[in-house]
Amino acid sequence: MAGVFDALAADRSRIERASAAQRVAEVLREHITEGRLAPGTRLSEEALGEALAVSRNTLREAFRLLADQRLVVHELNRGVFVKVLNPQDVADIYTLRLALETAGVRALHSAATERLAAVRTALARAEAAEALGDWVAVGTADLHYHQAVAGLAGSPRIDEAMAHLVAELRLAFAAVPSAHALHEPFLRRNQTLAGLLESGEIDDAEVELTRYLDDARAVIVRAMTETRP
Amino acid sequence: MAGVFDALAADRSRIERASAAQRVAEVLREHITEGRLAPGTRLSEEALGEALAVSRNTLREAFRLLADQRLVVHELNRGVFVKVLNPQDVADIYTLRLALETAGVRALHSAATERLAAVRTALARAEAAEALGDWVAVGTADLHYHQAVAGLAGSPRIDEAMAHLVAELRLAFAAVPSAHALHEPFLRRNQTLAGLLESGEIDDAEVELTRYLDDARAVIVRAMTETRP
DNA sequence: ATTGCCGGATTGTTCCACAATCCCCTAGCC
DNA sequence: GGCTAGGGGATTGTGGAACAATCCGGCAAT
Repeated sequence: MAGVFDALAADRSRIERASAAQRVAEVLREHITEGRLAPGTRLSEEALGEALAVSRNTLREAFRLLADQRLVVHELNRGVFVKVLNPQDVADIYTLRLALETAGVRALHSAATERLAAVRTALARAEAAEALGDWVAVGTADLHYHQAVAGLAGSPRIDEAMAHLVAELRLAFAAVPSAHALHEPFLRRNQTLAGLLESGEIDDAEVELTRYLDDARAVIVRAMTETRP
Repeated sequence: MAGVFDALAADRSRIERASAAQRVAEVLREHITEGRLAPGTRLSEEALGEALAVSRNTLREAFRLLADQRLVVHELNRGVFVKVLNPQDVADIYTLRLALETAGVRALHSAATERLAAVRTALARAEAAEALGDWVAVGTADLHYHQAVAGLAGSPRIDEAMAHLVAELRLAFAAVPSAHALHEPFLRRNQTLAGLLESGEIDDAEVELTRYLDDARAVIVRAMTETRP
C-alpha cells in the first residue's frame, strides 16, 4: 500500500516551520550555552520581550521550553534565571551521562555502521580543532563525540536526554577558566576509547568510559570550587 | 556555617504553591495516565479552557509542560493531542528504561539504606494488591518498584527521567486490555530481582533485569500489535 | 477522478488590564 | 545599633479580547 514515499518523510522536519516560542527558545539557548548570558542572570519578561520583539505570552512559552532543558529555572512570582550549576549538579550530570553513554557502548555490536562513523567524525573534528589550538572548538567536538557514543544505542529518547545533558554541560564548561587545561587531558583518552570501540572491545571500553567520566567530573568540580569557593 | 536547617529544605515543595499552569498540567496528566483521555484525543484550547476555567494563555503553558513529559504532542497550527504510542516508542522506552534501572542496580553498594527500603516497600505493595486481585494497583506498584530500582542511583536527574518514562509507560499499559495477564508473570520476577538486590549480587541482578525488561517489552509490543494491527 | 478554491473553525500571537506577589527601603522599636 | 514591621514600586501571574495565520472539509470546474 504505502512505503513509496517513506524516504520523503525523513525530511518532514524541513517543511515544518517553528513557532515563535521555539525560535525564541533557540536563540536564548545559544546565548546561554555559549556563555553570553551569565548563570544567575534574571531574564526579565518585559526587557527580553522588547529586545526580541515578542509578546510576554510567547516569551513565557519559550521559558517553559528552556526550563524543560534545564537551562533556566523558573521561580514562582520571581521570574526565570539562567541556571547556576553547583558541584552537586555536575556530579549528577555525570551520573546520568555515564548511564546514557554506557547504554551506547553496550549496544555497540548491534549499532548501525553509520553510528560508529559519527563517533569517528566527531573525534576527527576534535583533533583538527586541537591542531588549530582552538580549545573551545575542541570542547564542542568533545561533546559531539560523547553524544555520538550515546547515540550508538540507536534510541531517540537517549539521544534527546543526552542532548539536554550536553547543553547543561556547556554551562559547566563555561565555569572553567581555561578551556585548554580542561580538554587537553581528555582528548587522548577519547582516542583510546574510540580505539576500543573500533575493535569491539565492549567491556574494556566500558571500564575506560567509567574512569574517563569519573576523572572529568573531578576536574570540573575542582575547577568550580576553586573559582567560586 | 549552614546545615542546621537542611532537613527542612526537603519539605520546601510543600510550601511553594503551584502555578495555574502546573495545576492544570497535573490534572490533565492524571486523566491521561489513567486512561480517561484516550490517546489521539485532541485537546481543544477553547473547550478545555472552558472546562477547567483557565485562560488560553495558561492552558498553552500547561501544554508545554505536558509535552515535556511526552504525554501530549504539539502539532503546529493543529493543536495538541494525547500521545499515541506505537511499538517503536515502547521499544525505545524500554531501551532507556534499561539504561536507567541498570544505573540504579550498579550503584547498589553505595546506595543509602533507605533507598533499598523503598524497593522493598513497593514490592510489598504489589504483593498486597495481588492478594486483593486489584491488578491495576499491581501495575501501579510495579512501576513504583522500578522507579525505586532506578532510584538506587541516588541521582535526581535519573529519578526525573524515570518518572517521565513511568508516566509514558502508563499509556502503554492502557493499551493492553488485561492488566492481569500483563502484570501477573512479572510479579514473581520482581521478587527474584529484589532477592538478588538484597543479597548484593549486582551482576546477577543486572542479567535478570535485562531479561525482565526484554520480556516485558515483548509482551506489550505483542499486545499492541494484536489490538491494533 | 483530480485539481483548484473558498469559507468556517482553530491555533498563533499580540496587546492590555488587573490581581498577586515579591523586594527593597524606611520608620519605628527595643 | 540591630531587628522587626510595614509601605510602595516593580515584576510576575492570569484573564480576556482581537486579529492574523493556518488548516481542513467541501464544492465546483476541468
